[in-house]
Amino acid sequence: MREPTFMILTALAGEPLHGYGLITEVARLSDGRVSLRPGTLYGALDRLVDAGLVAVEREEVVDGRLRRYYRLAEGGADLLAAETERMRRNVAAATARLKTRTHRGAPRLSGGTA
Amino acid sequence: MREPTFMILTALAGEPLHGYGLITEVARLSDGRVSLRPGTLYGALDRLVDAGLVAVEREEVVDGRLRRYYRLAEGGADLLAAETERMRRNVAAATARLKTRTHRGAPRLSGGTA
DNA sequence: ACCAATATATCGGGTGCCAAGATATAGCGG
DNA sequence: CCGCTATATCTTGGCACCCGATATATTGGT
Repeated sequence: MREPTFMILTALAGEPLHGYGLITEVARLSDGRVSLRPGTLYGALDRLVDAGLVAVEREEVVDGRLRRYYRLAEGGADLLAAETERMRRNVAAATARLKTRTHRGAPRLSGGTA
Repeated sequence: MREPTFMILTALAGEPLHGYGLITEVARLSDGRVSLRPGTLYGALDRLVDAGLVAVEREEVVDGRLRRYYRLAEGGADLLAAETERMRRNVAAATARLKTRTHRGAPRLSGGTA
């Protein structure tokens, strides 16, 4: 799973949101790192609804503007949890490898200077 | 960055490896979660070398078979560290949101039980 | 003789993301 | 009144990246 999709599921794990609300919420919870574009968002939502990972909660009309609220389905929460755990392990592996590197010059291998 | 590329950089953060060695090392350090395919691997390596993130360390011929060793360039290590930190934050955000969810039924919103 | 493992390379196809722009309403400043 | 910004959704075209499959070549086991 790619980052935009991951952040959409994460945002919906908190509460149901409509598309535009997702754009602002994802920007907020990522401290501005992830800026969702319309083409990405609505494409992803269609895909996620199609896969049964996200469902349309309800639709509202406010000031003549449609708001379509999406909620995380059970399968979506399970997938997000699995994906989070997978990433956690990858992060742990990368962190461990990066720590073994000397911070100046090449990494010391088993032989050392012997 | 996608998972195969992330794991390639992670594997190379430990020590220089040749292509086939990367396939086995990535499988090992991911406990079998990531199975690198040739098409993915060599395409990614070409791309990473082209971007200056990975460099060809040396070439050996063992038993008539070529081994081309790749090492992580400075830019690659920096990128891997940045990407790891980014993922760590995403994982933290997702973990926090998932924790707020009641494990049966709908999530409790701001009101709580008050 | 055949198959598995080692080792690299290439091609076709698909997924998912992005840039860009279209559509529509409402409020604010010039 | 006109343009700009914010709110809100939708569509199209293109690209990056990955995957499956296949090709090539050597060594060793059965």
